[in-house]
Amino acid sequence: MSIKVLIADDQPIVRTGLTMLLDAQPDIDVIGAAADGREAVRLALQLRPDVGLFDIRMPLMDGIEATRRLAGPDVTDPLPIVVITTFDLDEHVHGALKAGARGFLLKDAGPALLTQAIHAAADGDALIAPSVTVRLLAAFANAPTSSPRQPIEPLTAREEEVLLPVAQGRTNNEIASDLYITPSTVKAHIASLMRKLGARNRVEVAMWAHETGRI
Amino acid sequence: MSIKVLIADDQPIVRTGLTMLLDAQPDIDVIGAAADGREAVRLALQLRPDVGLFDIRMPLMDGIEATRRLAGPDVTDPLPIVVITTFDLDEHVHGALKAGARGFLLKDAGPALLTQAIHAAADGDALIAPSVTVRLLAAFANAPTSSPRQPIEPLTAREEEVLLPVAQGRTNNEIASDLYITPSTVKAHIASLMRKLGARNRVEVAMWAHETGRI
DNA sequence: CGTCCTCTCGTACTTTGGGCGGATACGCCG
DNA sequence: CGGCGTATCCGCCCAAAGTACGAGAGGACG
Repeated sequence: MSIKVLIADDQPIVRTGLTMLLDAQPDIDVIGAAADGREAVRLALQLRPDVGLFDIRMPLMDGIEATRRLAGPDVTDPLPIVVITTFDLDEHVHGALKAGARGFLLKDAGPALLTQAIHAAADGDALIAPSVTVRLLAAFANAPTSSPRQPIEPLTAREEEVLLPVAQGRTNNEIASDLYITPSTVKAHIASLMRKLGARNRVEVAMWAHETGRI
Repeated sequence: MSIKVLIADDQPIVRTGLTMLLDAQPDIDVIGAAADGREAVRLALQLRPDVGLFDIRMPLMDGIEATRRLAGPDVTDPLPIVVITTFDLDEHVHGALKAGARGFLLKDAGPALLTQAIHAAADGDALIAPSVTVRLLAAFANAPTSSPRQPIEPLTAREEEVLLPVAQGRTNNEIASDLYITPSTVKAHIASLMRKLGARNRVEVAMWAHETGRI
């Protein structure tokens, strides 16, 4: 059972190249090729491929919008789509991934990476070009790491317990009821939290909880 | 110029297997193998490999801690490290990537993916196993997309102006001074915000601002 | 056993926040 | 022009949050 692939790219040469490259694989079958985004969506619904391989820059409708229509958050039975582009602009990456893409490749990717991305998408997985991944990781690692301010002293277990409801906007009385303690005690814990975090009020405590990924 | 690789895994069989598999590649050279995390760090500093290929589960020091020491945020001249594990637990992924890993593979990965990950790491890029990537993407796509609640009514210009300082933990008096209005007016705007956003207090307003990416 | 820390609670006070009503000004429309 | 809606502004009043003490029960540890 080979994987049925639909290609979408406005350049005929790229379409031919991708088709030949993928058809050379024993278990990949290119069943269609679209020249713009609208045709891609139409063919996808008509031909029911297993995987879509879409360029971003296309006339009428770009690949990201096409991806959103075929794999977006509100689509039932989404089509796994690998987005491929010449320029690895961050906005493209961001847009494609939020549109529901299950892969992101650059056109300088070799045949091996391309076929692996197709296979991954067909298996319900996802593969992203290494040069793009490294930037995603930087964002991933920096965001939580770039919290210059850490608590001077470590938080106690109870303080952690109080931190969450505070960050969710619950009042002291509500928190007290939830934890079976008096509001006085809740205040004491929050005062302790504010001291340790250098916060001036509960909103700053809530922000800290958000920035450090505890919420 | 072949890529010098340092392997770290506590199981001798895995070490042998990885070594043979990688040495079979024309441009990859395994120059060392460690059986635990401490030895991995020591050998890395001594042998100066181009890429590290570390298992997570190891005695004395796990692969994530070793990665942190060799590629963490405060390390100068970090070593590109590919982390490899049998279990793709989310906490492992999270920990490894925050520790600065430039790759994350599962042990069921084929030789092609393995060598590509090594190459990517050596080139300053990063490659993540497709089955792991898909979960990262889910988090990536869901987080901003999962803002189901939008303001019933659009916010006025003044309300937007008040929203930001509120989400930064500033008090009504401070906001009033900044905007050259009285605290009463700030309260009125915030009351309007809370009504539109369905928030019960300013903390929920602040959370909304965060979740919708306005902060 | 004494010490340290956490968690708990109280009391009294000040500051901040939120609810309610009302005023002014501006633009839109018949 | 006169009415209408709304954004912006404000003051008053009470509730909630935060501050500043003090203090007892219990666990961990040397």
